[in-house]
Amino acid sequence: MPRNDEHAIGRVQTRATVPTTPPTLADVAERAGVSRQTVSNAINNPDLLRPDTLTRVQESIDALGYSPNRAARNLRTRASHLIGMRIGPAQEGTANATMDRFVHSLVETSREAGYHVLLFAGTGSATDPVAGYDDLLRSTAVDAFVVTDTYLGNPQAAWLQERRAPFVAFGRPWDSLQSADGGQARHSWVDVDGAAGTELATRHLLDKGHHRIAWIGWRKDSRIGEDRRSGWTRAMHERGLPTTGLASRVEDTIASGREASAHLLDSAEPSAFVCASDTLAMGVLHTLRDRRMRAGEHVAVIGFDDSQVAQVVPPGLTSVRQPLEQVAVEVVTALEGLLAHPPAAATGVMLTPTLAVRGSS
Amino acid sequence: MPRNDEHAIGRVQTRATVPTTPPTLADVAERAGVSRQTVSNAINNPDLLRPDTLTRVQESIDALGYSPNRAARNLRTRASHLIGMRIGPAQEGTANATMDRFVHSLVETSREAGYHVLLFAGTGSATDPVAGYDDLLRSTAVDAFVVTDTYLGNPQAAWLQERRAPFVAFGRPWDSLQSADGGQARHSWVDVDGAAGTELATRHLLDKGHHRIAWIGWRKDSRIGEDRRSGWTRAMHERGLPTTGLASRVEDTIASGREASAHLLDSAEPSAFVCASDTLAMGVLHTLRDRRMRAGEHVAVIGFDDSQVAQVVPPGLTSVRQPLEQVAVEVVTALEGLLAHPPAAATGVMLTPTLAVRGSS
DNA sequence: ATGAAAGCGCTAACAA
DNA sequence: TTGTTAGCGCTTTCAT
Repeated sequence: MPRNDEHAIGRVQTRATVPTTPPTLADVAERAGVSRQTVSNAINNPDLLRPDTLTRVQESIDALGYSPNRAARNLRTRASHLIGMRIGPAQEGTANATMDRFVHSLVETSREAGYHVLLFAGTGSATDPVAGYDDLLRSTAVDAFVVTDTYLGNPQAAWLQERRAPFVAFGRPWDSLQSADGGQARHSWVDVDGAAGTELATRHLLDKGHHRIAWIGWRKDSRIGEDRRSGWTRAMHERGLPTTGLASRVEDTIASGREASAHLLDSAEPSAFVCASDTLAMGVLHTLRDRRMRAGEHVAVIGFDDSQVAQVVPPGLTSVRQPLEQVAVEVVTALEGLLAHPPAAATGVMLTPTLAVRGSS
Repeated sequence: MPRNDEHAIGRVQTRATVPTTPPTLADVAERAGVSRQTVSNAINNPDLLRPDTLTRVQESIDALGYSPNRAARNLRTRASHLIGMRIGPAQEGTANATMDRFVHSLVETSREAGYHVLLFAGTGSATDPVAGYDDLLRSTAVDAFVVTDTYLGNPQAAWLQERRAPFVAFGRPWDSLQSADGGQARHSWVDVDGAAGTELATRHLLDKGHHRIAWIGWRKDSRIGEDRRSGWTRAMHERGLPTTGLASRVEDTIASGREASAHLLDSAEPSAFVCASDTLAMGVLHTLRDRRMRAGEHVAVIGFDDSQVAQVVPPGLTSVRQPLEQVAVEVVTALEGLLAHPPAAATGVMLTPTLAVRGSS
């Protein structure tokens, strides 16, 4: 057993606090006077051991500060306990921070399920949008992916599905995917009901006595944008109020929100705005400032995402808040299902947002 | 060779697009008619192969879509090519998003160096602050750490150093660490010169004609806070201006910034504020709004961090911007040094922030 | 320039 | 209940 020799040395080094290779299963086994397999069982199937053996092994594990080598375990079990998530460059100049908040939640939730989160970058969207995924998948570096950027035409979901790669999407499958395999090959997803959010926001304004409530949203090709818009329409029509002339569809930038709100203010004299994003809502605040009007007094404004910006800007921006902590929990639950033996069926979960009411409304 | 049998099956499955185990080195070797070792060399030491052999192997690799199994490689090379970084819960109600922006940069920079970023959570600060690190270290799950929360009394750095764990700190070692080993055992770090940033901010205001410039910073026990404050003091004294009665040291919250600015406005009538954070600066904006004063017209305000909040709030908050992309580059460079054979000496890099000038000044 | 042998540290089968 | 054997897929000697 050459291992034993190395061993003795290893332990001496430890005592001398010199950097050394960490203890292995064999070290623990030898110290406890059992076989390596027994130590393995002590860790993975403690029920199989006799209580006193377990105690003895435990003691050795603690004494040596043993922790199973991840690489070896991964190799053997064909699992990495890593969840891959692609993260794009930070969007400066906007109020979009949903992904960051989600990452935080995901990391914490994953830990409880025994997973870590591996972040990777796209190679710059210039090239193939699937870059990064492919490599991690083929090298079996991650067990599954969390796909977040479903808001684009995102080919990731389709691509991953085709490869039979385990993944959960944050964002419902809007299009082709559903029918691809006769509605059967659906993947798991978790999403937040955007329409319910804007409906909540609009009703809140209606209850405050507003009648002319304008909408500033994204361009028509955005499914999410149209969804959010429908909540506003629904709430307005529900009270028999017209929406014509009160809506604007623009890009998701401060400047666009600013212009759109200026136009609407001139053309339709709304007393309130519901926006598809906090970014657009901030554009409205810019316009109000330009005109020396005060949000929450002259005109009410509601954003979407409850970003930090909404939380700290005076006088506080009322905003639709996505329950990201819950989303993370559902995502991890779905992931555990996918990775179970046998894998659970794909699930779709829709969560309802809340309204964070602040000074702007 | 049972492997070969599995093989044939493996390839058939591939053709039928049934989920199968990915190809291995052996598969590529067989297809190319060479030994496994040659394939390994083709990947890791292409120079050793004869050009035509290399081409043949390459062709097989491409055809099979082969990518080396990470676990196996990690086990063999005792390296994971993973960088661990602990991420705390998102700080809601503040404008602090430095860490998020940094994570983005780090992920992208790491990729270029062949590393991925593994995110992990503290088990809730209630318990030991070193939680998470220990486990990842002993299980050899990561090659190195990036430690970011140096702003507290952070025991992480000392702890990691004691364990001889490779890590780079974002944040200079403020205290004990330097002298611990006779100044010798210093770890690598990268930091941004906060004092230079506030000095830049203060000078900018002085140049605009302001004389009574107030400071709102953090409590005295914050080294970073005192450092940033010193930039303000320096710039003021440089022009022979007094600072007494113009400073306030509070907690890093909107409410504190709001109160502090209200008091200062009453007691010292400053015409401008320099703040230790965007959060505090937003507090000032709240006070201005309360008093129907306009930032950038009646009173100038400058924050620190160039958060999204600063970028989108009307009329734009002038703010000191940390060059996080550069920080990430330096961190990764230091990391590569640490992980090289032989490891390079620990380095300290200080970067200079810039001033993002907006409507508030 | 290429191949053969060994082993990284672990766990799944099976044997005792 | 515990131990033995084998091998996950790769790379590092060392031969050839």
